Amino acid sequence: MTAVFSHGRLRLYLLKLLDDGPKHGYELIRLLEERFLGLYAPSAGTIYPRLQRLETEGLVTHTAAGGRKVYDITDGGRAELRQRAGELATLESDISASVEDLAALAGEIQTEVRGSVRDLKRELREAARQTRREPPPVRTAGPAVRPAAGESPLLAEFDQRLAAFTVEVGALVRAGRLTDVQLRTAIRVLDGALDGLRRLLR
DNA sequence: CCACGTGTCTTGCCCGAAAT
DNA sequence: ATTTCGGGCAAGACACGTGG
Repeated sequence: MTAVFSHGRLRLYLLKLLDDGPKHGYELIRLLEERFLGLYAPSAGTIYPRLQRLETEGLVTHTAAGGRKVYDITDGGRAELRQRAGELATLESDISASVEDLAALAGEIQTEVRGSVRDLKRELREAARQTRREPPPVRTAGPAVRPAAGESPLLAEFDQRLAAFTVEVGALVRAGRLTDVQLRTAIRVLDGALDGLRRLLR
């Protein structure tokens, strides 16, 4: 997996966040998640070792408050921030760019999913029209299947389920709960399912 | 001497699981 | 919710050998 932050940049960004005010570890995780619009959130196993390291280097200090460690930047930490101000500015613009890229990718996938669902609905409507034009062949045995009058309730159910699924996927994408690999896999599975349905409807 | 390639070591990002 | 632990992985740093 490619690291979101390259060498030494996470610690720089943590110093920047702490320069805005004292924060505990979990709060820093949430702030990073917000900064990346929910598309990336470092795990606790990433943040706490970094904070410990910064503390042993004297760049941050902590005070225990209510069962949690509240970290604050030291003068040494501020000195490093000043020293690396240029690098921090580059980092900020890099983060903005990558957030835009990730958001665009999520949007594309959402559009793609919506498009596939729209195609399926159109094909289902077309299939329903065909069914109404061409009554089913007379069966020689078994009960006769009577076509539903007007809009088929089954079609409505299809419609409802597909719409619900679109909403579900959209929510997961916005919450950053789906990885790129998962989304691409989902799209492939959806394409396969659509192909299967098309064959069934022919 | 210098440029280049290669191998090894170090550093840092990152995660999941488990404990508190 | 918060912290710790153990480990994988990639990039950077460095030393060393080789050929021109």
